Amino acid sequence: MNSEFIIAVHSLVLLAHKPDCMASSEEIAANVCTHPARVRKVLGFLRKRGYVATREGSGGGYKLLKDPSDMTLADIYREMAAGSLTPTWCSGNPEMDCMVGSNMQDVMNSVFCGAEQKLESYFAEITIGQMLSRIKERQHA
Amino acid sequence: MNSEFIIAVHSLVLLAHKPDCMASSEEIAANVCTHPARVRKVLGFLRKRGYVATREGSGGGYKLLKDPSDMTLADIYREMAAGSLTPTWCSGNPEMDCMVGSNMQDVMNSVFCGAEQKLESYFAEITIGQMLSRIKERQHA
DNA sequence: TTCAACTGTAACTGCTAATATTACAGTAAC
DNA sequence: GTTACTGTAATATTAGCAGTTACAGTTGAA
Repeated sequence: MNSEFIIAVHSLVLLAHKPDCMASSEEIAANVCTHPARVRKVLGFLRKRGYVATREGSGGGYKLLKDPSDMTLADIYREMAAGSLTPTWCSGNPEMDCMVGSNMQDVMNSVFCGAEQKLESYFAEITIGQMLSRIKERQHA
Repeated sequence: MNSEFIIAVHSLVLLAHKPDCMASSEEIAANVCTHPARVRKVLGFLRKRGYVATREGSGGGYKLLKDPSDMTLADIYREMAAGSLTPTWCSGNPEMDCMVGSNMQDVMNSVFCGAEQKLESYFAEITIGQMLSRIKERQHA
């Protein structure tokens, strides 16, 4: 899985944990353990999609716009990492003079499309709010 | 997805297509579009797991041992690519003094374990024989 | 009105993982 | 014993990705 998906989910969970709070890319990056520029890139993208609001300038940062229980991992997956299951590498060649070799790419592709759908429907059942709940449970355990 | 998974599946489908036929690593590699040494590595592994028989020396090569309808993609996935969904990169840090940052790795991990199970159960419903059937359908379409 | 603290982006570096390739010892058929 | 294979390890090469730097633009406050 794509690391931008993880950065996005982690950032949203963090923002859900401190509602109404602005968090700067530096704070978030320290929590996620990555570079602030990566956080800005990911959250800048989520801003365009309406998940967060940003404020530039002094005292600025990022803030949740949506309800944590209205954001699923499937939404984030589609935004940040769609198609990441399907391999870049592929075998066979449609020009080939062999039934197996020439059709394998298409068949393999349909297999991975199906897998992608299964994955999305699994992610669709997990919200950012639930992620936060799971973290709280683990904390108190 | 791991390319060795694809090489394994493609090779098995190819062998299923020509039963009782020995195919050399060179023939298979030409069909898969990769290097013979990679095919030997992958099929050598499948030999140890009982999927194929190999014969060294002149006229040697690889041959299917199992019934194509008895081999599922889940079997191959577990052998060749288990855990490939779970990202190597991970956010947060258990040592951190923040509930979210310190528990995120575990929670994220449990999410991906679940995803992996969904993926395996999907692959469990697709056999090598079915892959071959799909290829034949596509050929005649 | 200037300074300080931010975001937005693009460009670049460096690392790591994955694929390709080479090489050669071992083995079997003819 | 020669040819055609597998088995396997070592090495090169490539591509993708995370990390980093840099700087222009924006905002709030002294």
